[in-house]
Amino acid sequence: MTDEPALRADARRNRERILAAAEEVFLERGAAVSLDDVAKRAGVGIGTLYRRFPTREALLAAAYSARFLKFAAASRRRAEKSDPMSALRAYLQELVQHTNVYRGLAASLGAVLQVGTPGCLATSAEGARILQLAQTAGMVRADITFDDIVCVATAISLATQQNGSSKSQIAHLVDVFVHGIDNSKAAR
Amino acid sequence: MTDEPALRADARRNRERILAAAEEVFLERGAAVSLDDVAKRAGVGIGTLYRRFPTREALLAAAYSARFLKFAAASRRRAEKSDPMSALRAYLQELVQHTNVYRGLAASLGAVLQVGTPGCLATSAEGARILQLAQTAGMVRADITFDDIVCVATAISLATQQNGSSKSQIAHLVDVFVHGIDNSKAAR
DNA sequence: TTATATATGGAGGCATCTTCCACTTAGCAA
DNA sequence: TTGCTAAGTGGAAGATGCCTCCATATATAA
Repeated sequence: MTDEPALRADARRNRERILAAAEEVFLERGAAVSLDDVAKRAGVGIGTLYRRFPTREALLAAAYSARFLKFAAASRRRAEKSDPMSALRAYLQELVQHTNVYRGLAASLGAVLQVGTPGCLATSAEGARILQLAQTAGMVRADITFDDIVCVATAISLATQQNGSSKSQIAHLVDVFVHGIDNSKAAR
Repeated sequence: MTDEPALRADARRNRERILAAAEEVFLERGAAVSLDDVAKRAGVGIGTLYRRFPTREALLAAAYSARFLKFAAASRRRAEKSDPMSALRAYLQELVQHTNVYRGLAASLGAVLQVGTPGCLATSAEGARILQLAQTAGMVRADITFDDIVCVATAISLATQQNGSSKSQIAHLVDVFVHGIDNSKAAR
């Protein structure tokens, strides 16, 4: 949409510092830490942080962008070697795991994904693409949308974070959902 | 557990005022309003509010208790006239709708349900009961827990509150989940 | 009436968010 | 090189909200 007006060199440097600091701090202490702390860690004034990232979601989305880019690419590669259903299952499972990397991100996953960061865009696009494939192949109910997927990922992420999340529990819940959207009569 | 030590008359009166104020304010402005505002509306000091309700969840749960009691009773009545699967579906759908009555309750639904308010207890018990029935009848996969239900309700509530929630969207998501836990081979 | 356990209000300390603006600086044009 | 200026900066300050604490007030039982 609005193409960026090109940052000054120092501003770009500070932006990177903020992102690196955010990544660290979010990992250590969850997505709800004080933004003052992020600024401090970055060695930058709080005003600078706000100028670059007007909302917490914007910062979260930006910090996540690289991670999400990799995820989307990996998913794409995997999808080429497997049937759409398995690909979708794997996508969902990994989306949850990525969401769980920052404690407390789950509740805002929807909001974060809607920020137009490259990583978020790629992740959404890839998810929609796989879903479409599975539906075209008649493997998944036609009335499922990508928003449904995000909703489910949120749910699973929430659930596994409150208790002591385990990979197997995630797999279990993913399984339930995949079973729910499966279109074949003999599912399970 | 710990039976209440019987409040003094004035304390009981204030407690009621706080609950009434909380109900009003939560309805008007969501579950995240400042507790100071609730106290002000109730014509009571903030200290009094904290003495009676040590956490926001405790207050939410208490304010909700009556509503949840009715819900649980209605659900119970309905369950007698229908098969467990429909009952479960209706339960889940209404749980989401009730959760959406206060904007922003969704995120703490799990925490709220765990507060030992009569309404919360009844709601949990009723949900667990219906689930059990459906499982005993072999209609629902045995590996589903009531926590799974709460988790799904939370997510659906979150998702439908961010966008412009519509009854039909809720119904759709509930449907997907119910289909997912359905145990019959020929589901759908 | 009095003693006392119970209850009260709200000031105060703390954390965080967010805005704003006087000052600084990168980068360009002369 | 030297200004000039638009872009950028830091952090103080004002708001808001959480929660604790305690001097004061009051219900109630004896």
